[in-house]
Amino acid sequence: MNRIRTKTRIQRKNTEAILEAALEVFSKHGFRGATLDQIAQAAGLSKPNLLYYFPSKEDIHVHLLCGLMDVWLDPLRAMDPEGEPVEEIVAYVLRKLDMARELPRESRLFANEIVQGAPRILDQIEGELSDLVDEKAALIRGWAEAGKIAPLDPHHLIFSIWATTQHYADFDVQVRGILQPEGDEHFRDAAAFLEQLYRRALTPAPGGSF
Amino acid sequence: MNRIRTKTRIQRKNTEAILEAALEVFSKHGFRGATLDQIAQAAGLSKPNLLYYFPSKEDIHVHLLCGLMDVWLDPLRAMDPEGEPVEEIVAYVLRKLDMARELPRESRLFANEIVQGAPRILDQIEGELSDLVDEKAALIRGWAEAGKIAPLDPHHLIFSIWATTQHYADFDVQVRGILQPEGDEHFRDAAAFLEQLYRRALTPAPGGSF
DNA sequence: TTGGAGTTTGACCAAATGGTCAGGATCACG
DNA sequence: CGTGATCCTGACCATTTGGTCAAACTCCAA
Repeated sequence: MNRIRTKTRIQRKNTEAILEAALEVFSKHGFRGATLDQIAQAAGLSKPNLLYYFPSKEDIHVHLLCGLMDVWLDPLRAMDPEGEPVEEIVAYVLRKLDMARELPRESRLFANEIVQGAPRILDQIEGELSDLVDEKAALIRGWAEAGKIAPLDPHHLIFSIWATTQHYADFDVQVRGILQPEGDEHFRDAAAFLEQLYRRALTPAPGGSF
Repeated sequence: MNRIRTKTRIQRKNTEAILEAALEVFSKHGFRGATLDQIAQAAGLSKPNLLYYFPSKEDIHVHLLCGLMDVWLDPLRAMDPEGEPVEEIVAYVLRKLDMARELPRESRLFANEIVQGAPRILDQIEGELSDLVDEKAALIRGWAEAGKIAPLDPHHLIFSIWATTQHYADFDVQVRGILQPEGDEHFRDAAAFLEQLYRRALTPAPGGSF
């Protein structure tokens, strides 16, 4: 009879379907552009039924964003202080690019939110995100000071990695409009390009860096 | 009595006010998120009066987007085949970054549109934009083949420049949430970083490139 | 099988929103 | 000044949309 924390089979199935549908719709149309009817239909539920599981449209949106933040930052967390600096950073770039290919909807969900001022997740940006970035920036700065990588501003380095990789998800239409790829082949070229870009920029000048 | 093409003083003033207001509102809330009332109020007009000048909300939006495309691509057009390759590309990066600082609303207007699939400007992306990019990509490829710059995929190089520079406009909230700048100082650091990044990546290895 | 918790729905509501319209105010020019 | 073109507005409309609710239906354990 322990009702609290117990989720029935139906509950689990439906909340999952709703979040999946909402991700699809929100990432495509933005918060304001998405409608509950669209989400309900995509989830195979009626609108009132959808609102039986989530109290409001905003609630679904916030739920998605928060749940995503963790996944989104995992690759950055995985950057290993003990690893080989250039390789660690290049690996981070490539993992981020993989995520842009495999989770473009998640990327666009964030992009939509942030372009419009991140009204619903500003706290988390100034909180945990900021902390993690500062921590990793310190790590990168250390590597630079040790001469393991070229001396580049670590914060802006991280921004550039986010920008270049997420670009392939967020600006997918533009990229495809220009490259006219059949499928996802262009991600191979993108990976090769980004690896070269960062490897060349980060590898410290051999010999006299001082 | 030549009525065609003649715009009265009032017409000019009001259409200008409307477009300015619409840029402000659309860039902040996206197409669907913006309301005619908001735009009308920001322009200091009544809603019916606004609709006296533009037949519909969509019409204003398209008008803005099209008018912007030219300005937006000017820096790329300005890349000079006769110039010093690395300097030309670095100059392009810095001009784009300046635009991100000075015209963030324009950048976000585009970002909003493209993230959501560019339903209203897909033609132009696959048309003039694509052509211009291909032209400049060929130029860059030429430079690379001549050994003037490192051999990097020119299309992806251009994408990376768009991504890294526009990031400071489109993801402004995130950047500020992390760097906590007083004003726009961080753009100086961004400029320095991007200049180093691209200079290091593009400068061909001295001596044996073959 | 039966009772209660959990689930679903049709009908409905209030607010917001894009857009219309008839008529009034204002401007520019002869 | 007068007159036609331009400009502006309040009132109004249809639709969309987030959300509610009472009633009905389903599931499952006792």
